[in-house]
Amino acid sequence: MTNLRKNSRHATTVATKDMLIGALLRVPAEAIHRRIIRELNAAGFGDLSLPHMAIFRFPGPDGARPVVLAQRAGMSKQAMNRLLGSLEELGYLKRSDAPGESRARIVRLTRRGHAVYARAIDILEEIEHEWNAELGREDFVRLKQLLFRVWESPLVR
Amino acid sequence: MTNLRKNSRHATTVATKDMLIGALLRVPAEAIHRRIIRELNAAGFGDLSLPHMAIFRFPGPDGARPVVLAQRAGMSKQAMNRLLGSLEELGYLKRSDAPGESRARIVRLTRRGHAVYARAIDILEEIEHEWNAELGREDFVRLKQLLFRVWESPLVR
DNA sequence: CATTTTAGTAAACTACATTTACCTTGAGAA
DNA sequence: TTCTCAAGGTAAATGTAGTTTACTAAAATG
Repeated sequence: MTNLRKNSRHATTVATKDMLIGALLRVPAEAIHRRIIRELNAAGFGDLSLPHMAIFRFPGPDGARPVVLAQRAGMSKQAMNRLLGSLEELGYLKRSDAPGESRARIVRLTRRGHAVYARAIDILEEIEHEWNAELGREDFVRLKQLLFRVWESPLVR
Repeated sequence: MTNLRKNSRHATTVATKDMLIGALLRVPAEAIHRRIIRELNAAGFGDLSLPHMAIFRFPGPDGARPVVLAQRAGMSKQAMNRLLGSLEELGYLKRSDAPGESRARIVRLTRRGHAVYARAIDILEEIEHEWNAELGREDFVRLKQLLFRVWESPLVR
């Protein structure tokens, strides 16, 4: 038991080799997700709920069509449409007819909607700054580059 | 617009610098999550639903107490208890009284429950194999090590 | 011009999580 | 000891959010 490391999150000891890529990605991803919601709620956007976040995910909903947002979020277009309706009521966006295709609609962020998106990016950049300080600039850049290579690859299709 | 890269997932072009750590972690984490559920369902565990997965997450439920599983999954103990009840009905685990503390209970995986967990690990290792092939062994190990440093750090608390 | 596919919408249904509430046990204070 | 309170577990009610089913209109296809 010499190569085991202490872990404050669980009662047991956990070895590096036991950590598979699933947990290694999921844990920080969820931590970031929770933090963004929490800070957004604290920053004057208290009427935003967790499912709303699916819409503001990179690269954001502005100019997109509902169907595209639905598949981006991995949900049905009906569910997405409800979310969009909710956000429209709350004044974060509006849906208007798309010029050209008369059956299609297009999502446009309002000023308040843009403010949310900008704030989310601010929070993310603050998080990146912290990671930078913890890992060191060189390793943090390396981490992002490696993740970007994954993102580009067929692995995540 | 010279440093922009094409992206098949979105209709727009996306630059590396625009990708923040949130999306870089979330996208592959979700892809892995979906794949595990899909392959588990196809591997004879069709009665497992998405929320059930919260229980089988690393390091697994065997020997743990419900309350610990609840905080690990970030949900209320009541919600966790329902999930456990559901999985117990399906024959994946059983809850028995913990020896010593008579108010506490302890979760034990059944043979079938252990089979699910083992299968999930197999799938993850298959995924790691693919990532290994795509990134190269050296870079893949580097990625895991960097993520493990994040996992150890106060960043994800 | 007829058929099929796609975008959008709405209602019914279902799943699942939180809230509220209660029981029991263990720990600590009085 | 005895009282009080915190913690683990459980259950029912409530609320939210998702899929399913169903429909309309427009574009694409033949």
